[in-house]
Amino acid sequence: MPVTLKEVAERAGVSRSAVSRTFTDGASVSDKMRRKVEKAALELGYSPNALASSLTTGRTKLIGLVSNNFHNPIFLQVFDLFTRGLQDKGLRPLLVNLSDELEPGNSVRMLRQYSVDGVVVASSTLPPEFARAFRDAGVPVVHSFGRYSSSPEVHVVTIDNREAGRLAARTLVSRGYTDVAFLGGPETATSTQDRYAGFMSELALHPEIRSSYSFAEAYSFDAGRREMLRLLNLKPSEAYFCGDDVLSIGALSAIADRGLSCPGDIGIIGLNDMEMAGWENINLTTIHQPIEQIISSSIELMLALLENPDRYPEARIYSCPVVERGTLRPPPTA
Amino acid sequence: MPVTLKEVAERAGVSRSAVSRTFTDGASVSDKMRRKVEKAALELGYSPNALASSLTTGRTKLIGLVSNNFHNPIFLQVFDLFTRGLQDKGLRPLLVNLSDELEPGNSVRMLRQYSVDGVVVASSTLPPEFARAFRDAGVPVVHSFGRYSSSPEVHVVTIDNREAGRLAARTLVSRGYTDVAFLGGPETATSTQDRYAGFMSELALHPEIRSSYSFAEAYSFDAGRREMLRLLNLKPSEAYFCGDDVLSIGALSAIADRGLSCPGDIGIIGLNDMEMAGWENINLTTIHQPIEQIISSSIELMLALLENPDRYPEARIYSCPVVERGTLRPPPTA
DNA sequence: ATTCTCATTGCAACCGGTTGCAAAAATACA
DNA sequence: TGTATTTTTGCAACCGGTTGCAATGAGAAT
Repeated sequence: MPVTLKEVAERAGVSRSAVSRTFTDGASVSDKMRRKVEKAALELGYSPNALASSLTTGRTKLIGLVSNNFHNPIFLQVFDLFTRGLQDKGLRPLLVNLSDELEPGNSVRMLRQYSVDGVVVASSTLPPEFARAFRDAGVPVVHSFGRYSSSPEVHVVTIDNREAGRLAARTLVSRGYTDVAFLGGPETATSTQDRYAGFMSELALHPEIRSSYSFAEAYSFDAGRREMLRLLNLKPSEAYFCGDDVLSIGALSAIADRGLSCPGDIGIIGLNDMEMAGWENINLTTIHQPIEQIISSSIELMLALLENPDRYPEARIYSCPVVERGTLRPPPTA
Repeated sequence: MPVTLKEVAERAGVSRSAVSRTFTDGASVSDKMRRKVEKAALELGYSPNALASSLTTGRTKLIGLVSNNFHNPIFLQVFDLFTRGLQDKGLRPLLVNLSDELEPGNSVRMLRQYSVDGVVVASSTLPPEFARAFRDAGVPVVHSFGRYSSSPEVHVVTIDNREAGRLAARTLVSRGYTDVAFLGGPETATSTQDRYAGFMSELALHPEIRSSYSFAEAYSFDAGRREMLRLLNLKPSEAYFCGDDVLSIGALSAIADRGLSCPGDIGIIGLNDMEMAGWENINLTTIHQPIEQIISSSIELMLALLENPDRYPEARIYSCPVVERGTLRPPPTA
């Protein structure tokens, strides 16, 4: 049904190569030829078949975008930025929804069948081994929001989650809280593990401060809400570092339900600085994760990787400032 | 770099056709042959190139998923359900982020270049002409969440937005509100237009009721919040039908900020019944949009369409019940 | 054992393009 | 104007598979 190169060639009375070349930039075609071909192509409504050409060129311009977080609204923004960013560079995102799957095998196989030029793993929960499976299969890969490592095996663009955890702890300590807790996302998520580890390592420097921790089932509003409701039924801490803004906002909702106030009764610090965190009636103090930068850097890195697949693996770490709003009490006046 | 059919054939000492046939189901291969080939394939780590085969078979199993709403969290669920549903059927979603683009030309061209087998337009804002452009280009298309028409030109799976508007109006009237308003999404969105039209047409039956309307800039929390803040500075109505839950929740946040109560001072009814609407501290009365059903039906329809592209266009309409929660005052007791 | 079927296999052409190479055409240089 | 050089063009092979067709082989029927 669609028009092929051959038909255009026949109509223009030229060889197939000539047609191919007018649609390949950098190829040698005279102006006269180009005009003839373009005329015929226009009349026929021809546009080249990207997949057929990929057979010989070895490039599909397809990029696998694999993710497993379809509950955290932050990821809507992530998809928005990734799809737009890739499109702007002439690349096409082939979306893979991992959901509960943990083994990379299927995704690797599938994405190789479709000859993707590269893969972006956009997930803060998957371990580095996941992305490595793509590299091992010879597919250029960037892991965005992944676990930081000082000797990365695959390219990773992310924040230092341990440092974020330490920062949260330091912030709570500086406010004079003496009984604090970590309310994390799923325990299997690398980001949860790292934020937890950082948080606790900083608190270890302050033995006078009591600490505890627990984990929500997912990075979602509901999970945060449920977990905080559970904690409120026990003996809640003075302040919580929630592993993510959605957890924080869920927790705030639980606190409000119980008729408690924040920061009056309980302090909360989140992580991400999602749009909602800035709403006046939420006004969440949180640690900002520079999502735009991480994504644009990931795309840039992917482009470089497509140029040179053997590029030495690098970790790009972005820093995370605290955004002061209204869910922590002010520092004690000296 | 990846292993090809030819290499497998050589290793197994058979013809290329034989290898192809063992990987094509329905083809005629003896058990002995199959075993030989599978052994060789396994040893070499072969998996067939889906794009190469698409050249001859004419099917890529690629489905274009085009959307333009990357701000409404409901769409995260939409993407989740679509990608999972398509994957389960062996199809691969090629995501297209329309953003501000209104013309279908580019998307059509791009998706045809990638020889997608079909296209799902997932958008409540794009006009039917958008989807029609795909049909006109010979690409099977399903418009999910699109505008309902009694003589559809393309397949559409959706709700009757006009009826939803009428239902909202009837509900407000039944609660005894006498000064009501429509707070819609962007005025250019078909869903906004239809909900508005339905709302007003029902109110026309009650000339004693005062009505007004206005539009938020987008289907997003922030836009709803901003618009409600603006309205509160003027003379607000008794109750609002917000064109969407995110607008409602934004509006609720504005109302709370002003120290007003809902439903005490102002009533709100939303549309969608997103997860957050059920939170205790939001507890939004809203009109339920059956997203799961719409999406699974869309996928099912797409599969049928791939079987028979000339299937007669149909509109599948799902009904929308009111979900009673706590943001409207109860009906006046008789 | 012979003939007839029918399943299996390989050959070769094809899907829609790209590209190295050599011939042809255009341009530069003398 | 003739020759050297460069650009443009077409041929044909190739990318990684699929498939119609005819040849082969195995089993069934006689």
